[in-house]
Amino acid sequence: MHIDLRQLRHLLALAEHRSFVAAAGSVRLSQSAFSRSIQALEHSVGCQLVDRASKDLTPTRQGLVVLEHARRLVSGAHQLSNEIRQFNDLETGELRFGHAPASGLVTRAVAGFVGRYPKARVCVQTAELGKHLLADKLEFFVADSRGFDGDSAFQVLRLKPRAWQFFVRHGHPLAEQARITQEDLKAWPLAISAGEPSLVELGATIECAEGLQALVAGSDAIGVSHDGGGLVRLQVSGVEVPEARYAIVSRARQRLSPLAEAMVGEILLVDQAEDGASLERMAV
DNA sequence: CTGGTTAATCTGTTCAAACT
DNA sequence: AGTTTGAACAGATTAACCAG
Repeated sequence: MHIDLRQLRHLLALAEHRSFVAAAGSVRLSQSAFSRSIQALEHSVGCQLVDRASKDLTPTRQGLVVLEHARRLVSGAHQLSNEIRQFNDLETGELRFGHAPASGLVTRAVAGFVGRYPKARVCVQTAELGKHLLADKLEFFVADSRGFDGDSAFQVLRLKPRAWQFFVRHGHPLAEQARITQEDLKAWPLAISAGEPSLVELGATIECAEGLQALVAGSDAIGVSHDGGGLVRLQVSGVEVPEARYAIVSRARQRLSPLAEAMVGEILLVDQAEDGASLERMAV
């Protein structure tokens, strides 16, 4: 049985486009050559992979199996070539990783990373991190480790716990108040970053996928963040302020590429540098 | 061992016919 | 009408062979 990656890419294109013509176009082949490539693959595996009688060219049961392997092999080949390119020239590879929107330390780490590798291509994801990691679309992500701790599919490298703080815009009625109570907090809309498990109990009325600081700066909402930027930090008393337990999460038993290792190094560096006191200074 | 020649194979194209 | 398949052909690559 001889199977080559080119044929597997063609099968993936066919599964995606559900048309020989469209799939052939997507891989820049004539439809005839594309059809023969699929035939050659079917001949190699000794069975039909696509049900041509069905209008939408559904994969056969064997086709589904081949597609599953094809995705892994094609993705693995892409990773291999990317990794080798990174070894040969660390500056021109591609890095795909993710982070929770509120994990501000990643933004600072990326700033350091792009200074060191200005030609590296960096793709950052902020949603459905676990799913994308397991689908090989990310090398790692930074997020609250709850939900990943103890799961054998993931490798979790803990970062320092990070305290959440409350912020409002300048000129907000609470901005001049010396002490804020739980009752004060309840009187205003509360905005948090989406997907932060440590903030669920606060009962926020607004969840932002991104742009939390801009929202707080332009409204009367109270924002919960690690870093208020130019906002006014509230001195809250009598309220249990939760902590985020961020971690670097990667696939178990899988080595990171050199660029991913470099980025993890930057993140750890920022994490080490930002102790509680410095966070305090940044927030005020 | 190296370089040139030749045949076989692979992968692509266009075109036409058949199928739904 | 749109799509699939097969035939004929072209160009590139590979393998085998041979001479120097």
